[in-house]
Amino acid sequence: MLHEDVVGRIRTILLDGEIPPGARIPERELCERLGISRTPLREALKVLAAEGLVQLLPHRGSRAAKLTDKDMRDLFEVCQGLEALAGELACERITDAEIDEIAAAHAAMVQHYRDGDLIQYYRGNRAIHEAIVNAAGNPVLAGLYTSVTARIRRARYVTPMTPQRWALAVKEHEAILNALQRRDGTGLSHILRAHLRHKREEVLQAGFAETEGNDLTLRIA
Amino acid sequence: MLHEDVVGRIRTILLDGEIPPGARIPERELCERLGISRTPLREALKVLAAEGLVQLLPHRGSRAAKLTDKDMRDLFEVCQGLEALAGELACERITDAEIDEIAAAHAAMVQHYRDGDLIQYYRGNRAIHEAIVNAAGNPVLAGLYTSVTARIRRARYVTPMTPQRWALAVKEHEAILNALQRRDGTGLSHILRAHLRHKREEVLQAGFAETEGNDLTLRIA
DNA sequence: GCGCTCCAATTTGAATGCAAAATTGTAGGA
DNA sequence: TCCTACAATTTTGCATTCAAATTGGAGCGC
Repeated sequence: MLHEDVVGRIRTILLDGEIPPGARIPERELCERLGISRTPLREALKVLAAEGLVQLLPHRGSRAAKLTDKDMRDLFEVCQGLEALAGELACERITDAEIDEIAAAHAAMVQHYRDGDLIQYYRGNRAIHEAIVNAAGNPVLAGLYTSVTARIRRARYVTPMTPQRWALAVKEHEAILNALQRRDGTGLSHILRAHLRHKREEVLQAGFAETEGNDLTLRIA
Repeated sequence: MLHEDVVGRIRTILLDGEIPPGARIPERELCERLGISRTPLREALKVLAAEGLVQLLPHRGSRAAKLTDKDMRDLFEVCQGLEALAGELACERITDAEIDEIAAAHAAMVQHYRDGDLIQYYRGNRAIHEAIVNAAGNPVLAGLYTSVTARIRRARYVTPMTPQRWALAVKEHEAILNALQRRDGTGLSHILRAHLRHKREEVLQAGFAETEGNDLTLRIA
């Protein structure tokens, strides 16, 4: 197994909440499970610690990072900035074909909205945001975006929505697609920021910080 | 020696160009020099690889990352976005005392400009940019900024300047301080972007990508 | 009965050793 | 003379081993 794979598998375990935020990461157990020894596992944990997904306590082991309200706010704030930048750049560089793909993804997402399928809606939603970021044609930006969104994914894509908020989100996505089709970078950037600001408010108002005993996965249902 | 120290020391070695971009990183040699064994060194290298400072080639060792023109452009682009965001947030959150500190740093920097001391000018310049980012009160943002700027530091703060460009940069910094004092977030964000865009143009026009045999350190003089 | 101290056991962090892969140097042939 | 194939050497990546630090608990004193 390659080093990057080890990092990826542990990342998945953490993002799935299999090891809940704040919980100790059992080195020996993970080693057995992944079929590797402690050396490569520890290398991966250090990398994930640098990413902010793991917290390292000297001589006391590693824990899955737990996000406070402040952390969540900070991450959303940065995410807004990154998406806004991506939106501007995307409008300059995106191809017509890519716009069409995003339009198709948007239509599919709206259908999931009409079906009331939140899970599929979120999946499509995420794909659109990622497509915009990728259309910016800046791998550095895309990398940071991936890293930042990974940390808030559970809060962002697991929050239940009220009908009003959901309707607003869909409306905002109409505007996003529209700005993209008009290649209105400034406009897109503003809409994306508002869109994310609303999302952040939802998440924070719902008290979705990863505090003790707040199992996000349960709330999907 | 603590893990983080190992990472920091290697980072310094790389940023100082002691191991030039593209060069192989001699594991054994570095181990002796730092007085550690290969295990912690390799852990540090993996972290630095995740940061983008080191390139890891499976079964072929690690090299100091070499930036192409495209990499440089991408990094500057992201840096612009981060500073613009930081500027906006800073205007909302900065204290009067912090503004005074930045004003003092600005005055000192202008004096270095008058003295024609580029090294000291760059040092003060960097301190101001960092102070603005810190005033944003967002550790996540500050962390990303540190990581991104580290990668372009050599190009950003080693480029020689023409008198015209230098004068323009100082003028822009006047505007930056002014916007900050007026707490004009939007204005500051625009100035910062323009300021960095100009810097990026300087760097790229000077052909400062880290291509073969382009020893940036020599150009300080 | 409660709390402190000291010791054992577990766990972390680092060094060493070993197998696999890549690089290099060399010899043989065209 | 140059290219190719092969072997020796070096280097990487990982497992194991060892020392140091922490945690938990038993025993002792208050």
